[in-house]
Amino acid sequence: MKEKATSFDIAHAAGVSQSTVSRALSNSPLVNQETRERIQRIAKELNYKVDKNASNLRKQRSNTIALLLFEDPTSDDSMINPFFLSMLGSITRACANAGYDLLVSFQNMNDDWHAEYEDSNKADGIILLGYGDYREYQEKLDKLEQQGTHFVRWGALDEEHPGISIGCDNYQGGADITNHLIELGAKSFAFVGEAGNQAPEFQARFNGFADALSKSAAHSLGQFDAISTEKAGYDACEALITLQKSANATMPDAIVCASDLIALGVMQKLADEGLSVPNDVAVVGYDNIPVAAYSTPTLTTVQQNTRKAGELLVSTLLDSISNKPVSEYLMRAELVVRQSCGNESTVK
Amino acid sequence: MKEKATSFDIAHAAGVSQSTVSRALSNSPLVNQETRERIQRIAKELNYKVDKNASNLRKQRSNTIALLLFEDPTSDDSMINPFFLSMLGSITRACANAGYDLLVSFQNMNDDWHAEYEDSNKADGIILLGYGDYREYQEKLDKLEQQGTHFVRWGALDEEHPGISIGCDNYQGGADITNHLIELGAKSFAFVGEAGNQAPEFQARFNGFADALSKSAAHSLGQFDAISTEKAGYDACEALITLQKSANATMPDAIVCASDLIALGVMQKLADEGLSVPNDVAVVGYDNIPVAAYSTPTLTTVQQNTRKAGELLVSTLLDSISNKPVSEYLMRAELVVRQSCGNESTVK
DNA sequence: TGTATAACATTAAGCGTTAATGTAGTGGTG
DNA sequence: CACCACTACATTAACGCTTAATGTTATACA
Repeated sequence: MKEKATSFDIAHAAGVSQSTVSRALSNSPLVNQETRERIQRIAKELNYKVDKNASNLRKQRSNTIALLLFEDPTSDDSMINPFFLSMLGSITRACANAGYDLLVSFQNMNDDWHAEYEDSNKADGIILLGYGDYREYQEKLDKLEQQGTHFVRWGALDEEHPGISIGCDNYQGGADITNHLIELGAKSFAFVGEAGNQAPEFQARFNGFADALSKSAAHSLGQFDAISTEKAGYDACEALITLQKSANATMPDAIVCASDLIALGVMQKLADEGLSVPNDVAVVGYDNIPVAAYSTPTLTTVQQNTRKAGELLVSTLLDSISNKPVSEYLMRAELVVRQSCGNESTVK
Repeated sequence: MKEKATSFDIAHAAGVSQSTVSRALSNSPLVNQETRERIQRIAKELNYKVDKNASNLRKQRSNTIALLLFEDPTSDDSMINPFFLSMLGSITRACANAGYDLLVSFQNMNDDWHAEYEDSNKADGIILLGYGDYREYQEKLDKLEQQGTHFVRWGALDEEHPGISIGCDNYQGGADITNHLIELGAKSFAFVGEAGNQAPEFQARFNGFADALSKSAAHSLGQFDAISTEKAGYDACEALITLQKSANATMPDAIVCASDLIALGVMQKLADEGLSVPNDVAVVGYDNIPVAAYSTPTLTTVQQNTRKAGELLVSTLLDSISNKPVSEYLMRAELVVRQSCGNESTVK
């Protein structure tokens, strides 16, 4: 393995100065077309590549974006929330299309994660992706803002806090799917999923759910906490069943879950109890993870357009980096009707 | 937003030379403990972060690994193969644990992807991840090797070609799952999945399948090409059914699929034909993607330990970067028995 | 012939680090 | 007390690139 070629080497080989090489490789019009091509050819032959560290140092810019993924702290370590993976895919693509490299990193919300990517000039900007309560981390967001770090976050719009966010309308999604169930004739409901400050997304979904009910003749039997895992869904459903039995009451017509994973757990528990979905109880989820199309019954859910989301996150961040005006954006959530809601006409 | 602080600024603030700052921040014993702590405190106050570009330029090392993901060229653009996503997750973690940053990039096999990450000093090494025929790309691998690029690839061990690989024993996995079906009493088989040079993984699985059969009283009705998508599985199953009907022959007892996605497509087609899995035909897949636990029936499959794989890929690459001796590694594949093989005793 | 202009090429000054080398001060030793 | 070793810093030279300022040459025109 020979030494890596530098621009001096190819300057020497081409019989020009090193700065001309730099110009030629960046296609500067200040260098004669022919010379430019000749230099580029030689560079290719010698397998020369511009040293990014030197180049970035000089330019004070890295053409790299950092993606910080915050996980549900309780999620199984070996398995990432499918929704985020899908986002990751679309962000990766969007970055590549924009000519940016992508640095990916998993973080715990508790880490000292205002992370040094931009501070240390490794990245020009940061995308924050994760469920959870950004409010708790306001201090950190403030610090990012203070330092002039460019960042966008996925999640609820939030006027009160620094930073710009791209999100999907969780309230509307929660309302839409609830209304769909109401139209199908459900009268009594339950909601499974945390609805506290820790989970603003879930809370918005819950609010949509609650408001939809209040505008109808239907009613809620209650809300049951669950983080976004199957196990939590299973357990919450158990709690629901126990509660209803102890009150000598019937099961609700429909259970609205704050995520697909929760819904899968709920359906599991219902199956274990010998209850049929959707005949005895309708169940719906949120996220449209790949599994949703394959569960039994297939899961009616709400889809967030991850492709568009990724593109928006990246383009917004890039605008912000180049100091263009940027604005927040709330995407519409889309209903995906399958079997678990009891809408027979659309059974796949 | 004020200017970003440099080491000179904090040198000034601390009343020492700039190089002492550098030393102090890297905890060099060449600087007095007290001075060191004082400097570190000041650096924190001024929110100083070492500029990675400058540091990397100087050190000629980036503490960054690049991950190149090669997709099935035909896969739906918005949906990445779940197996790779799982690997991505585990690689990300392994990198973080090793104190390395991870640059992620999607590539088409046809791109000019010997990619400039290491050439341009953006990364110290490269992980190649993807199904597919590396042999076709031998030229590129050769080039990587020539340039002294450090890289490891996921996939079949391959003595003939440059580079070191970490993989999972596809032959053994194919044999194991086939033997399991044989033990359950299946006599006639079909294999769905490409078994050509383009897909060495699939071919190894097929070889395991074929050898298992040849050592038993069972026999194969044929092998049907399919790339790793549901649609391909569906179509291949259709071809199988058509063939059997035209020959006035019965369906095989079991269909061994080269991937879970294929198996899902196959089961879909069987369901459309009114055939019951596993009663009429047993079906098994490969990969243990999350959906496999939720399909109807749940899918018996072969699991590759992605966690361990990610760790191995990263640690092997790091060893290679620091010029330690490295060796290839073939992990054992693990059978995951669920319903679709007809092993009633393990029905979940 | 002299000069203005175009069309290039070259020089040199950083970018913010790290590491090799240099130096001043202190304490111990023969 | 001269010498040395050692500590605790400071100085300085790269690392490989970009770019503004400067230099060079050829051509055109008066």
